Amino acid sequence: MSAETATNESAQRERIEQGILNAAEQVFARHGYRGASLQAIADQAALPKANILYYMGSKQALYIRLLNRMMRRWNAVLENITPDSDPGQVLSNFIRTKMVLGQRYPDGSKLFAAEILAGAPFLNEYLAGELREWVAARAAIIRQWSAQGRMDEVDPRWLIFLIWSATQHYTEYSAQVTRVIGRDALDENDLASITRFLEHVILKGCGITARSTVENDGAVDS
Amino acid sequence: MSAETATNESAQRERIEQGILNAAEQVFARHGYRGASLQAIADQAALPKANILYYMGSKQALYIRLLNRMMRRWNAVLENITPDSDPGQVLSNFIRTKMVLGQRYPDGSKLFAAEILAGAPFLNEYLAGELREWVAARAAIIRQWSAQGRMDEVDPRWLIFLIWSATQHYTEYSAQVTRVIGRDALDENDLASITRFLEHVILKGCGITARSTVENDGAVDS
DNA sequence: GTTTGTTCTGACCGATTGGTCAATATCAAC
DNA sequence: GTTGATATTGACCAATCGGTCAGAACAAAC
Repeated sequence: MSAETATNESAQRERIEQGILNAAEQVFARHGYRGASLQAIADQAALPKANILYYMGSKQALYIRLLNRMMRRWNAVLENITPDSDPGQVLSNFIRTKMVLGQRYPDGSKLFAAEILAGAPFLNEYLAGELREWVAARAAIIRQWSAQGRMDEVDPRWLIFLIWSATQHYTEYSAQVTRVIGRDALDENDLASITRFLEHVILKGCGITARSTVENDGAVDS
Repeated sequence: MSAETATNESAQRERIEQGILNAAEQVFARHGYRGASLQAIADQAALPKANILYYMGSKQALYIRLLNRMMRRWNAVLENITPDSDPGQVLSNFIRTKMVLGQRYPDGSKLFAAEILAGAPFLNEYLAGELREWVAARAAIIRQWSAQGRMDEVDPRWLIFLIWSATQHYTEYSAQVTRVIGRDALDENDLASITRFLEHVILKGCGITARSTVENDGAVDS
């Protein structure tokens, strides 16, 4: 399971490491790489500071491990998409999956956001490599859909960014959203309402009307 | 002009203060409040560290001054909107203004984003007060438009958040966007293309078709 | 040229930073 | 119960943190 070390760590060690990772994720999410201190992470994990370094080696190694963990969680998104797929179902599924993912890993998402705000010093290769390929492949398929008249002619890159930004907003800007609507946190109703809104606007905005009779086949649910 | 001190500062002082503010905005934008160091700000401003404190008093005072400066820049957005306004023109204008604003003040926008990621400790009152009123007022007008059948029945709060997030994305996630599309920076063509895309999808997605014959009356242009 | 007020900055402060290390504690294997 | 590996952590390190301060430099007034 672990990133670098090879194999059978005791369950005990695994539990401690996960505790540290979760504590660190919280602190890095709020304050970014530079702003997070090992002492704050240690306090959050209820462990001595030296213990954090014993398990993680260094601040940078800990941080990179968190980035990798978060990247792995996104691997499942929009994995099987073909030119034959139904555009409405794919986009709808994309929106829902992204919403659920943000709610499931709020700290990890914020950590990613902070990393990118900082200029993505540790994510350079990933963004310009793996992720660019990911986007290019999906963009090509979307362009085919447009060419076939199954949806409007829109730049698929901007469409992908639109779905990313619109869904991520409710995790990364949760502090703003909750204060503006005057609530402590978003509940299930809010999230369902937001998801329905985004599906309505984006699908309709892309000229996708028909959505097959099947309401939802492979969507991730909370 | 300045925030706290009363009146006539010499032009010399004004120039130096602006230099410090711009340097600090850059550092705070990348690393957040905790992650930014006065030394890094001083280096960026090409001034001794003690000089920064002489002009700004403290790190916190400097930071708050930057937040206020950025809030002032947003005051003009969507100011005159009435139930009689044309929904298409208003939303279109909103999208364009927000896009231009983000491109004009990228560091200020990122600073804001970092503040909200950190849980908005310094913006609590603003978000729950001034900004909430702002959103509520506009939401009420949008709801009237829906009731009059001039656009779809959508939750206006989610619509406002959608425009915020979709436009801000290209400033705050510029590091990701540029690497994914394989370019050093977004140029005028990209921005025009993105703006057109967002207008198309959001207006159409909200069931706004007709847009008055006037192409664009009061929009901010770059 | 002295005075007065502002600007400027190197030197310094206690606190905190990421990280090391030696000493101790814990544990399973024999 | 002895042994060897792993786990734990207080004490410590140089570097950096935000902030203070005394005094040098500077300008305009008289």
